Amino acid sequence: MKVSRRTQEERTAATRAALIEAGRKLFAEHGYAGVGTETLVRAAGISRGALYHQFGDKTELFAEVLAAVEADVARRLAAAAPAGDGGDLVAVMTRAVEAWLDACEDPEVQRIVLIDGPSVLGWVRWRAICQPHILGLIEAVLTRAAADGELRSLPIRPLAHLLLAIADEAAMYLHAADDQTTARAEIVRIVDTLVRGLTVREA
Amino acid sequence: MKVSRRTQEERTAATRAALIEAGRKLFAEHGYAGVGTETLVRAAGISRGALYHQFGDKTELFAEVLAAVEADVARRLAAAAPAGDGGDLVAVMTRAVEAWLDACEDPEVQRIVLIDGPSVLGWVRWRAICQPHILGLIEAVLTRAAADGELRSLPIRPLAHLLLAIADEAAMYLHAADDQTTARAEIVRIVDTLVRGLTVREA
DNA sequence: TGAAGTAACATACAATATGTATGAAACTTA
DNA sequence: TAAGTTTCATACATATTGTATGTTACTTCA
Repeated sequence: MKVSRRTQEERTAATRAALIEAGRKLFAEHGYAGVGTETLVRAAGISRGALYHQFGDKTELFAEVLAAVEADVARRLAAAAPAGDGGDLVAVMTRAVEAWLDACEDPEVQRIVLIDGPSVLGWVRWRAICQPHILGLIEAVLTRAAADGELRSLPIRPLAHLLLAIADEAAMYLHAADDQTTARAEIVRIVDTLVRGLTVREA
Repeated sequence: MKVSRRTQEERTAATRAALIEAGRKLFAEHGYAGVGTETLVRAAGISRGALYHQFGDKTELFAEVLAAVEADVARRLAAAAPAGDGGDLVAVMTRAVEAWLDACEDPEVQRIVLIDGPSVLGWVRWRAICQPHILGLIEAVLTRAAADGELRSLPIRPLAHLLLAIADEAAMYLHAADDQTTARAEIVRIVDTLVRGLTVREA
C-alpha cells in the first residue's frame, strides 16, 4: 500500500506549479529564448513529456508564468495604493508608481513582463494577460477619480494604457540609469507633472 | 575578361543591403524567431555563409535591420514635424504623434522596432539604437521648447523617454483597437492633454 | 601583367532545440 | 479488482543555429 496517493488534480497542480516556479526563475534570468525545455524540466524535477502534456507549447508555459508574475505584482500594487483609498489622483498615482518601480527591480518583472512578453506572446495577448491585473488597477483608480470629478473628461481605457506604458518605460529607464537615486527622483517628478496635467484643477 | 568586376566594398555593400532588405520584410511579417537564416538568405539570393561572414550573428543582422527601419522613420518624422519650425510645443508634438502613428501602420515598425527589438537585443541596446534617431528628435523638440520657456523645468532625457513610450503604446493600442477612427481621435486628445500639462501656460 | 595574398562567399558538418509518438505508471471508476 | 483514463517518461524526427573547411573573387605588389 502506497503512502503517496495523490489525486490527479493534485498531481497536475504540483507539476504545473513546479514548472511555473522554474519558469519564473529561469526566464527571468536568461530570457525566454535563452532557456531550453530540458533545462526547464530539470529545474522542475520532471521530464519534458510532463511539460508538453500540461502545456501544449513552450509559449503556453510562458503565458502562465507571465500571468503568475503579473498577479503577484498586482497584489503588491493593490496593497501599496488601493484604488478606493482617500487622497487625490496625483497622490494615489504617485504611490502606485513608487510601488511599481520597486516591483520592477525584480528581474522577473523586467524580463518576463516588460521585455519578452510582447515578443513571445504577441502584443495583443500580452496586454490581454495584463488587462485583469495591473491595467485593471489603473482603470479602477482613473474611474474613481473621474467619478470624483478630479479627472478631466477623457476616455479611461486608452488613458490607462498610456499611463501603464509610462510606468513601464520609467522602470526600464530607471534600471538602465547610472545614478539610480537622481534618476528615480526625476522620473517621479515627471510622472507627477504628467498626472497633474490630467486633473481638473491645476494648482 | 569578366564584365562583372565589382570592388570588394561594392560586394559587401550589395550583400548587406540584400540581407537587410530581406530582413525588413521577413522579420516584419513573421517576427525574429519566426524566420530562419535559411529563409533569410534565400530571399536575399545568397548563402548562409555570406550572412555569417557579414554579420557575426543573426541578432547582429537584426540590429542593423532595426537601425535601418529607425532611420527611415526618423526621416519621415523629421519631415512631418521639424524641430526648428514655428508653432508651440503642443502643436509640434501633435504633428509628430500623428506622423508617428502613420509610420506605425507599417508592420516593419510595429514588429521590428516595438515588439521584437527589446527582446532580441535587450532593452539597453534597443534604446541605444533608437537614441540617435527618434529619441534624438524628441529631445531636440523638448530642448527648443525649454529654451523658448514653453516647457516646465524638467530633465529632458527621461522626459523624452517617457514621451516616446507614450507614442509607442499609442501606436500599438491604436493598431489593436476595433474602431480605428475613434481610437485615434481619443489617443491624440489624450496625448495633447498630457503634453499640455508639461507646458508653462495651461490656457 | 601575373602571381601571391586577402576578403567574400558557399557547402558540409556538429550541436542543440522543439515538438511528437509511443509506451509505462499512477489514478479513477464501476 | 479490473477496465479505462489521465499523467508522465523516453525515444525519435525535424529544424535551426553557428562553425569549419574549401573555393571563388578581388587586391596588391613585383
